[in-house]
Amino acid sequence: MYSTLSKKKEPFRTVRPGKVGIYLCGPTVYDKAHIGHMVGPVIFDCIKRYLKYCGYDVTWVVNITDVDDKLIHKANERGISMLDVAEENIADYHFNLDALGVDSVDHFPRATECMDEIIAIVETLIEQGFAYASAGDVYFEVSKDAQYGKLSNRSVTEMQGEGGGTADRKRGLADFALWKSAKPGEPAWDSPWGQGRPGWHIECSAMSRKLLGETFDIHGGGLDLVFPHHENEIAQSECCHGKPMVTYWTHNGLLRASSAAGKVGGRAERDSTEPAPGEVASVTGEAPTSATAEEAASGKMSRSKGAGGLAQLIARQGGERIRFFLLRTHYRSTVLFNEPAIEEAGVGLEGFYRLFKRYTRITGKSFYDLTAADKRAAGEFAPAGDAVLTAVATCRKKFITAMDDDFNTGGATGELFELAKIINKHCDEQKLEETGTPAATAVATLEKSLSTLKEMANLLGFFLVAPVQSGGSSDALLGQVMQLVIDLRSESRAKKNFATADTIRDCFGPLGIVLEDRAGGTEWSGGSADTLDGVMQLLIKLRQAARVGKDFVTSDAIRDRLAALGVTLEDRAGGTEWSKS
RNA sequence: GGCGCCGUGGCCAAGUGGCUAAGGCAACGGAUUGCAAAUCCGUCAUCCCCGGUUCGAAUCCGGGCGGCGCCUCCA
Repeated sequence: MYSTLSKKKEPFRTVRPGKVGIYLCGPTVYDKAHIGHMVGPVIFDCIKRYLKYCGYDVTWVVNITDVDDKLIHKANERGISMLDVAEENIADYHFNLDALGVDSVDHFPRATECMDEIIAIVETLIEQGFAYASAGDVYFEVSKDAQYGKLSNRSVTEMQGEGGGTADRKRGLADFALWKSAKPGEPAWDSPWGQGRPGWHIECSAMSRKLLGETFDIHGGGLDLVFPHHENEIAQSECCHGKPMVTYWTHNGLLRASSAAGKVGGRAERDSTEPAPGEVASVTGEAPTSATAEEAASGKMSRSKGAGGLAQLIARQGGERIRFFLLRTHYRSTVLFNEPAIEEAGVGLEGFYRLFKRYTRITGKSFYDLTAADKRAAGEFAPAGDAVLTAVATCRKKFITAMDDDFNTGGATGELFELAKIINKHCDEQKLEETGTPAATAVATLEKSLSTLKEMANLLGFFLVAPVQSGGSSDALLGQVMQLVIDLRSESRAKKNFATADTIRDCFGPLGIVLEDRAGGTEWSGGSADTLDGVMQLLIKLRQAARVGKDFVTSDAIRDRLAALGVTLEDRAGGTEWSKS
């Protein structure tokens, strides 16, 4: 496991045997989350899953900063309370985490709930001479901490800033606030130094101690938090406790807009005035979709990243695609964010969904109901000379090796694809779909292989629940498909092929659809949630009838027109299936 | 200016001293299909440049060139 403190990978060892404490810096909830806020949660969700798989008892804490200057400003701006601003954005944050499959966080402590702990640490730091009160504020005196700068590799003299607006209250310009006195009307808490609120850095020292202890295993956050936030946390906690705060400081890479310098949500993005024309198209080599193209090409993608944008992105792409997009690469590397890249990731994912359907066709069972080993040792198995299972076991081993190497989810993902190919090949070679009753041993191999795939996918948090059929577009699709059926019927009638025309109408009865032939054309009404599939089945039946009658013009027309609507048909031994792209 | 990171095929990306440089997307050829789709098989890179260390480097060192982050709120 890599540590920012030592700048190298170190063997994994825990503070307490068998237990792991993880603290991840969460959001300051003054506004909606953007996709950059999801990188840490997604990777740490994987880390927790993997450590549990390896047998550790893991406690994962993600803090919520719900008191801060930005929150106060936002509340004043909107004329509501700071608490209301926080609640609203916390709800948004949780919605986003859920959508991306991040469900393993144990505690979401809020700064406002930890005032006693915060004040206690500040008091201790003052007693020990590391901090001083000044005009109602309390500052940490950086020069008193000989270790200050060890995380970000800076010396105090290098960091002499201008001290900000409170420079006149500080002994040293690099000193930072532990406690800030309240201005009239601002949210405030009682303290030995008067009414005020905590500084940003101290809350993390307090919350981590409260939930994980004075020394814990892993502390994470974005690379942009190394300085000053984490540097200051170390200073506070280690001076207060006289012992190391964290064994592994873990920092994820930042998301970058594909066509603009600067991280997503960062300063460069806001300041960017020079567009980079044509850049986005060169990233993927394909024409991006309208809205994203404009935003990316102009260098500002705020709508697709900022307020509400993440929820919309999730609505368009689905959480699993976004998660997959984020985990395809190593967590410490910079990721270029653009929507076509997420779509591309989704194409890869669909291969897995098709494999799961294939499994269902063969066995009548669902991949999502398969049981998989949830412990590393339990997943070990002997291939017993079976060539397929031998390949599966090799894949699993490579996957684990990748995860063991600083949680290399990118490398591990490759093995997932490799495994899918092995399984598809097995299905092909054993003709599991063609034969009515496939050999039991071949099916057993299939199930074992898929169970192993599931074991691996679980660690990355993929395929936990079946993807939901697109609900919003289905109504529009139904209308289009119905028009197609009606056209077909009209053609049949025109050709005096009344048998087909009547078949169509007769089949609509059970679906609750009524057809009415009027002067201006045929109208339809009725239908329910299951209608679309019923209509599709009818179309499939009509196409089959045309094929049997060698009427390939009609059968191909049906398929092509459905393709134009984004519906693909797949002919298989057991019948034809349809799916919406 | 200080402290760091990165540069692998058309695109994304793993690999950080040693078998034929994973995997995905795209493309092309083949098997399969009435034609398709799906699936499988195959084709497609010597790793930004220069120099050095080494029996041996994409991987280590030095120097270039190019991109990026932090130093101020930030996942």
